[in-house]
Amino acid sequence: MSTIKEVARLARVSPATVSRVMNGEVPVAEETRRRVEDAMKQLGYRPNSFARSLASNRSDCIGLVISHLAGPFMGTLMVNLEEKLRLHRKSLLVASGHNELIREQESIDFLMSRRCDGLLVQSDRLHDDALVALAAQIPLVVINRRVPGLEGQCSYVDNQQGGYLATRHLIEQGHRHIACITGPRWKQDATQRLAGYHQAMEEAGLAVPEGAVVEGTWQESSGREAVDTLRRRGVPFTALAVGNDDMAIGAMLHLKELGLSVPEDVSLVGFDDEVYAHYVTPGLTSVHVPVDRMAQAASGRVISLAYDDPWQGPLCFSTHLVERGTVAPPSSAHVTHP
Amino acid sequence: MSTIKEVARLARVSPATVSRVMNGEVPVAEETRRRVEDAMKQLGYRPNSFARSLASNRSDCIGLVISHLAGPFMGTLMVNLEEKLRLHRKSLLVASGHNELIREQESIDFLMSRRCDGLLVQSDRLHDDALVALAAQIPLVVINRRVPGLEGQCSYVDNQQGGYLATRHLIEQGHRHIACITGPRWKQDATQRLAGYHQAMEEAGLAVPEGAVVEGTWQESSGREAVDTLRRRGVPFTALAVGNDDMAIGAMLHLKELGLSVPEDVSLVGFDDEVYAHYVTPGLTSVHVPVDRMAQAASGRVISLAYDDPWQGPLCFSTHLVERGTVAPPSSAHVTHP
DNA sequence: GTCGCCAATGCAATCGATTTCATGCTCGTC
DNA sequence: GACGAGCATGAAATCGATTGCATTGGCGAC
Repeated sequence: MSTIKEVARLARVSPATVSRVMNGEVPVAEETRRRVEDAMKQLGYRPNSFARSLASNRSDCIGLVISHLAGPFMGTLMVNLEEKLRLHRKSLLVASGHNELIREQESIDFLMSRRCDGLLVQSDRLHDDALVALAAQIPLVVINRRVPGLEGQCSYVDNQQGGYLATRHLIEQGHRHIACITGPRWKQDATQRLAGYHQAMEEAGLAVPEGAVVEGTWQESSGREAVDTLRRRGVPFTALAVGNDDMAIGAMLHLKELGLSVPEDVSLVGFDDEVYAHYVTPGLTSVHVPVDRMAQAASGRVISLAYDDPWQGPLCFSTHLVERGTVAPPSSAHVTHP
Repeated sequence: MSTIKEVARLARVSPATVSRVMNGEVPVAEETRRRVEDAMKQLGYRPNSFARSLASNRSDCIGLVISHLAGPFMGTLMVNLEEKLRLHRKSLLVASGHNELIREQESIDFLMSRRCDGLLVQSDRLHDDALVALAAQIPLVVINRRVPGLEGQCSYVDNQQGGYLATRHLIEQGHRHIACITGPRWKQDATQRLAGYHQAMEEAGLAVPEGAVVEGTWQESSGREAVDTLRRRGVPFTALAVGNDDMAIGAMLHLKELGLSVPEDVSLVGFDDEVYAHYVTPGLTSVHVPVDRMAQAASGRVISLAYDDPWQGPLCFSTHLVERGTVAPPSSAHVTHP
């Protein structure tokens, strides 16, 4: 593998000039530039990224910490992050939190010791304070979460608006008894989706009866259980606003097992608009989350922070409803109760 | 940020000794080691990874090229890769091929110029030759593909065995007219799954009629279309062995739309055992692919190659069948034909 | 013709580690 | 008591780029 010196010798210039040709900031005579470029090509020269980083104190790497790499969205998220970063010739260094706080912290440490130029963090477990502190040390963008004090460095989806949309849709179809299955309360997106539900109910002058909100785990099985819980509690409902698609599908399958039909007896709206939302019959009506745009914004923003590029554009994105087949007007005859 | 020299001064030793303490290969007196470690702690010292890499000519990074980051399995794949690599204190540098040959090549170039210590490549588009050539330049492990001449550096699943398993299961249930929907023929896993189908059919002495094999795109929609194609061709079938779950689900939903029921009229086996395989009703019987073990093996192997660690263990993994509800004995009255 | 300026380029220090070789010290042996 | 072996440590070269400063040469102004 050839070095900058060999290129310099072949092009009959100094290494400094070769460096200037590569980095292109400083003017170089046309003739010289050509000679250097020829020499580089001829030798198949590849700059040594270690030496470059050492001297320039930049790594051209952006670190990504993800709470769980196999989670929903992560594919879409990574595709879009990677694409944008590579456009800027930056590499993506990935570390997973494996769903544990301590491993998320380790991951951040790990990426910091690699001296990434910037960090993208998607985490539910880390404290707001920890993120604010981190942002003081390194260009940071938080993904899918809004951290007070870090406005402008958080790229996220307006989950409350999504919850509102889902619930309002049910109300518009005539439902009055709408229960809600949420994700874990300690997750911001879960509580915000729930807030949207409350907002829509309140706006419509509908009371949310005691026990009409059930906390799930995001998983399909907890959707099933939530249905049982609601029935056990004796909460009447003709519709369910559900925090994500997996739980919605779980609820839906379980309702069928109980002899209730969707949407005739119970209407259902999911959240996330996963690819498999239409695999159930009827297809699941769901709230679409623009993960791609959120990811693009996040990567754009982290680049702007890390390399003082200019930046403009939104960091908060709104959702929209995708109607399929799980919502219909209530047939009053079928108000469900235990 | 403090440097090795500052640590050395504080501990009253030379930088060389600090280096030796860090790397631990060379013996250092107990008392000295303690002083150095105290100094490191006191200064919050973090070795500069650029300088380290420059001097040692190692990056402690493993590159990962993935044909499409949002593809099925990629989540599971990455979780397992990342976990194993981090255990060895290696970083994972990710680049996507975005489903195009040229961008896969670019990705490899990109990671090579970052001087990764090793490369993990999951690609359908790259030629065998290109991979063999690449392996001569850098420690390489190929994921989910068997490359002649690179035995021992390919971690993959026995797709033929999986195809065989699926088809034999249908045969054992009494089916004689089994059609097949495959993935794109230029993908190795697709053709191998198909080979398994042929193997099982032949073994059972069943002929595969002209037109009973339809090529799809892996996508749900192509499963639907394949069903139409089969009917148009007039191929009789009581069962379908399908190349992946998405197409299987597409076929299944479409069969229902056509008024046929699964499994009474048509039995169905998918492949991949995706999480959502049981979201359809009845749940899809499918062939489970041990992606986790394949990923662990791949990362173990690449580490062994890059850092000459010893290595042993299998690189080829077999599948198993997960029975749900889409297979039943054929009801001869319902042999499907156009 | 000389001076000064500017553009282009070279020189050499620097980044922060690793690693080879040399050195000093201790200890056991004869 | 001298010598050699062996261990712990230090000095200094090295990895391959970047970059501040010095130098050169060409050219226009006076």
